[in-house]
Amino acid sequence: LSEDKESSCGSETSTPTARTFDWMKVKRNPPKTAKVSELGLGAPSGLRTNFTTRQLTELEKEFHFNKYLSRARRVEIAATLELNETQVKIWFQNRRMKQKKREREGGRVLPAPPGCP
Amino acid sequence: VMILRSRFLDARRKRRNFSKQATEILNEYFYSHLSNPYPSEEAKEELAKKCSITVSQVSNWFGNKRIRYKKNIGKFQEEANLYAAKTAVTAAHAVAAAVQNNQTNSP
DNA sequence: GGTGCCGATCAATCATAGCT
DNA sequence: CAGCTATGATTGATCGGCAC
Repeated sequence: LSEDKESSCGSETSTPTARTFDWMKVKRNPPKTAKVSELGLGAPSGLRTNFTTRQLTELEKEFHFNKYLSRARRVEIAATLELNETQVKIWFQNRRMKQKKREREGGRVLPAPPGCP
Repeated sequence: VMILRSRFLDARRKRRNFSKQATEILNEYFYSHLSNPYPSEEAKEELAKKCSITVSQVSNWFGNKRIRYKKNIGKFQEEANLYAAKTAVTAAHAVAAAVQNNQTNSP
């Protein structure tokens, strides 16, 4: 069990504790969500796109059919739902992780849908 | 934007705060590893067991904690000092015990 | 030389709990 | 009770690694 050196502290030491470490400075590049292709539809780059209920429903439906997408299918889905291929790809990746997470720990009693209290 | 989305699909969000003790354990770990508050999978499992919550909940807690801490370090200063002091006391006790142990064994 | 996937994480947001 | 903050969960998208 070694020790942590410091990493960087640009500031003063008015307080003995609570220095500034690198993880506190981590900043992520804003999403480069380009749009489909045509008009400036979709999301003005830099924003987290909000998927519509329709899009989510279709994606979910497709997911139950195939956990993985082929290139062709992805293009199809993306066109139908007016999303990037990347967005569709990412959605499936996240969906798979979510699925795995559920199986891993959620694999427990799923009782009591009916009467609760 | 279809403000009617949840109601049923989001009902799962019946959140319940963690026990005071669980939060205590999580904060202790967080502030005693402030230089790198990224518990390993094993550490998460141990924390989960001690706190009686799931590993995912531990991950969520650390994720939220890290983001919110760096978002406003000043707001957590008091809390940081509190737990720093707590671990310091623990360390002091350990040292004291070690010293005593040494003295009794030396002669 | 890319491309996709995984695992972990981020960052913004949601919806609620709980205090004043 | 309203208004506010604190907090757990969700999720689109990122980062680093690895395989192909």
